[in-house]
Amino acid sequence: MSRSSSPLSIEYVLLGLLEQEPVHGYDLHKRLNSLEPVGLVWRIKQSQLYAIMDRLEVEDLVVSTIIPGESHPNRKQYSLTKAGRKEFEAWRGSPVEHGREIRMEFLAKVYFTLRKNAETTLTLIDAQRAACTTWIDNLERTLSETPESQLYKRIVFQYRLAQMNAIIEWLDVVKKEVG
Amino acid sequence: MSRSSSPLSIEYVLLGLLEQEPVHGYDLHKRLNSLEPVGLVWRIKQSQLYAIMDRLEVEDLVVSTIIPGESHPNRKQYSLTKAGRKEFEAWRGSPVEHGREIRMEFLAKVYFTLRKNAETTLTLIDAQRAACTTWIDNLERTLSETPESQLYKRIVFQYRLAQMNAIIEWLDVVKKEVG
DNA sequence: GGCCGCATGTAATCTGTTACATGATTCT
DNA sequence: AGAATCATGTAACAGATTACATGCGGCC
Repeated sequence: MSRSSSPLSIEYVLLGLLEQEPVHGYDLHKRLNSLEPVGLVWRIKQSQLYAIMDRLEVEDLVVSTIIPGESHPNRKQYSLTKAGRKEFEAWRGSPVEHGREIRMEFLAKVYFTLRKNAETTLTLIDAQRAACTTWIDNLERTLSETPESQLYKRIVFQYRLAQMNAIIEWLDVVKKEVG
Repeated sequence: MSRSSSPLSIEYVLLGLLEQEPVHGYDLHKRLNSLEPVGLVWRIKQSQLYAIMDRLEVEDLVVSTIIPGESHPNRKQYSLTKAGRKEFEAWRGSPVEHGREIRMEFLAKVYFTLRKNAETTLTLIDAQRAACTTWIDNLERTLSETPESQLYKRIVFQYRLAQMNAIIEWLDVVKKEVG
């Protein structure tokens, strides 16, 4: 499963920042690290950003044009390709597949759906909520099947259950605030 | 800050598996991936394990001796050095410094303190609980200072608060079960 | 005869981190 | 005069992932 066919979430965040208008590399970095609130969740080093943009261009998810500078250095302005937009929108609309991905990846999806409209956000939240309740069911079953003699195992599953239940409650609060 | 002066948690887990008796590489891998319940939390590829053990030996945290095999291939048996044991014990006794480290690193510490005795576990839990309440105070303050107009920021902090509160409750449950 | 388990790794590739390079302009 | 900002990167290293290599013994 080579990376070239499926970008990771930081790549999607960068695609998302190009959704509304073309942006150049330096500016992308500034937005992520201070301007846009999604920077609360994702950060990136400047040098890594340039490397990733190169990759995204090779993968035909973005294209760049050089904007000559008068009072500033030349800029390399990126915009989404058709494929890039499609890939981004598919990512944005789908729930994450593991609990550990909620902390960063799901929060990034929420950021971009919110920026679009409330309806998309609510759809995403509902889908994620459904996935979470399935995980909770499995965790509860596993926990009930683990004898008290296996204290550590029970502690681990109790932890995961506690986290997941808190996520459900949080999703419900967010839903109210958004809807 | 070179890695050579401060191993990451997977390294500590490997040190911990050597705490009670010397173990060879293949066996370490088997324990992590199926036998020991800490494998619920940490996994590692076989090839990476051998690479890490090499590093730990260079750093003088473990030493190896070759055990010739009669009906099996030679084994490279690792045991903790004095420095390795000291480093491991210091790690095991101290709480983690970020909420995101609880999921794996703190759970690993709990595993190894539990294997030692209940007292060490309770001390660790208390220390972690104290750290968590500090984080919660900060999060609550930040949240209250974030105006309702900044919906996304509030959602992020509400998420972190919800997770942290669930962790506190879980720590209290664990405390009861252990003590 | 072929596969699984035992036990060690190496090699290639990818990704991320840290530090450095360049050169213009604007701020203090 | 010196520092910060704008804007691009390169180079070197560290780490993880994937795949492959080797060779023996026991089981079906």
